[in-house]
Amino acid sequence: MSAPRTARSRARLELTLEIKDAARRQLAVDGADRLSLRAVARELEMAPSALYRYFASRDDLLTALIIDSYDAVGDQAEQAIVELPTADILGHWLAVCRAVRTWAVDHPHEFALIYGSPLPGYRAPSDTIAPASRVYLLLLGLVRDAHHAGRLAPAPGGPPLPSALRKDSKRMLAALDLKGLPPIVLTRAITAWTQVIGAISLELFGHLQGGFDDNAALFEHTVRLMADLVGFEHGSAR
Amino acid sequence: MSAPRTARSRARLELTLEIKDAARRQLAVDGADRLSLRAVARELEMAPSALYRYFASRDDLLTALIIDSYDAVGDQAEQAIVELPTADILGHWLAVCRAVRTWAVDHPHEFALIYGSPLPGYRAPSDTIAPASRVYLLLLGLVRDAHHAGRLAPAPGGPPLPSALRKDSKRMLAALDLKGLPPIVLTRAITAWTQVIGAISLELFGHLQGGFDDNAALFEHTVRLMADLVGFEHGSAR
DNA sequence: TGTACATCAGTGAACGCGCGTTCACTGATGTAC
DNA sequence: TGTACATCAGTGAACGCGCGTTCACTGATGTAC
Repeated sequence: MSAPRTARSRARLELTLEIKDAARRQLAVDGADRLSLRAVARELEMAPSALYRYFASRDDLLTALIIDSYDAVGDQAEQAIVELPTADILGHWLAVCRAVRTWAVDHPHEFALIYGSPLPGYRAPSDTIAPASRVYLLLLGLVRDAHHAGRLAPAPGGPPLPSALRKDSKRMLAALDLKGLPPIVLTRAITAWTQVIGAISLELFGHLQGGFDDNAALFEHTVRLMADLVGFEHGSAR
Repeated sequence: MSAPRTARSRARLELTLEIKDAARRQLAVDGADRLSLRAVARELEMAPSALYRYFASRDDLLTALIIDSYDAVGDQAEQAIVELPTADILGHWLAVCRAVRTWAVDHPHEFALIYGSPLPGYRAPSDTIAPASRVYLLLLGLVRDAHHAGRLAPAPGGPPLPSALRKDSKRMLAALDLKGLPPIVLTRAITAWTQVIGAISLELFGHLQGGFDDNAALFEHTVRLMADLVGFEHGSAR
């Protein structure tokens, strides 16, 4: 994506952003399923048909919002660790998890857009796959770093990994260029990631009401428990 | 709810069920947000206005579907353990978790209705609270049983429980009439439940695609890991 | 630098559709005497 | 058991609304010579 040369292409880029911003605002009011091109056009004081110069259809606009959301949470997660001391890998892990929750709490409707119920009739194109896996791959990278630094020791206990899961894990690790990692570490990392998304979902979707006063504290505690399970500096840094 | 006496009230009950069934079928096609009274009426070959004899509004119909869904998964969970040997509490725990996933896989749109993104503009009335907590309370009951039988030993390790969370936990345990349980057991149970809902959400909402061949096996493994964390027959029954 | 043409942004009307809810009504069912 | 009245289920028309998308168009911007 190079810098725009002409006034026209500059205006195009700007208006594309404005359309997405207006659509995001609408998301917060009405939810993704009710996102309406006509309402977006109204907010921008344009004719509804004008939007078709920027997005070929409502679904295309949705796709753009989805990709933006994945990228936003991915950016925030990456930003959260750039200034941390390299050696503190557990700190990185915790910071990424916290960043995801913070982003979700600040943008609940965008979180719902990407991790909530799928939209009926909408099929995500393959462009969404790469941005969708950014945070997840970031976490796996931290696991790899810890392992290579000899500072990963999965918590003892728990059931042994059945051979079918072990086989799948090895296949996935190979595909991710993480062949050196023990299979159990992958399944535990998936469990930890599931916990992050599950905890945020329950919180944002209203299932933790009347529970803990401070959901951030509960999240922090759970994330630490999961980090322990995955094996970050197990038994030392606590 | 006593047995209906007259033909009229029998017909009313039957048609109420038919309306909800038709609405559930529509849910699977169009999602909860697009659930349309007119479409339901069309399927039943009635005038749209006729539905207002049965439900005061679209939201009322949605509420009925939500309560039914919570009750359906609650029933299935309770059914899953009635015939199990009483002594095998870990078995009960696993059976409940499996039952929840099985129900969700069989009724993905009803799962999305209760655990997915909230519906824009819809506010759940307080009638939904009791059915919403059934499975969760069932699991906590199992934890209590195991504790009272002296067979609950939370997995060692993991971060210590911060005092604020400890305080909240004690308050919640008191409210649930579970004062005897250690706070850490409540937070771990919540983590386990979060994992159940998180794992099902990721699976049903399409975030595990291209991963493990057998999602049921992955779920089973994770659930066993969580049961271990909560402390069911830790270190003995494996 | 100036002109001729091509490209593009945006308009406004229209198409065909579906929605939730209300209301006056008809006719069947239930109830009280 | 039979009648008179009240209750209720269901109809059909209407209200007022919003939607995505297409299409022929005007006028501004950009480009090639």
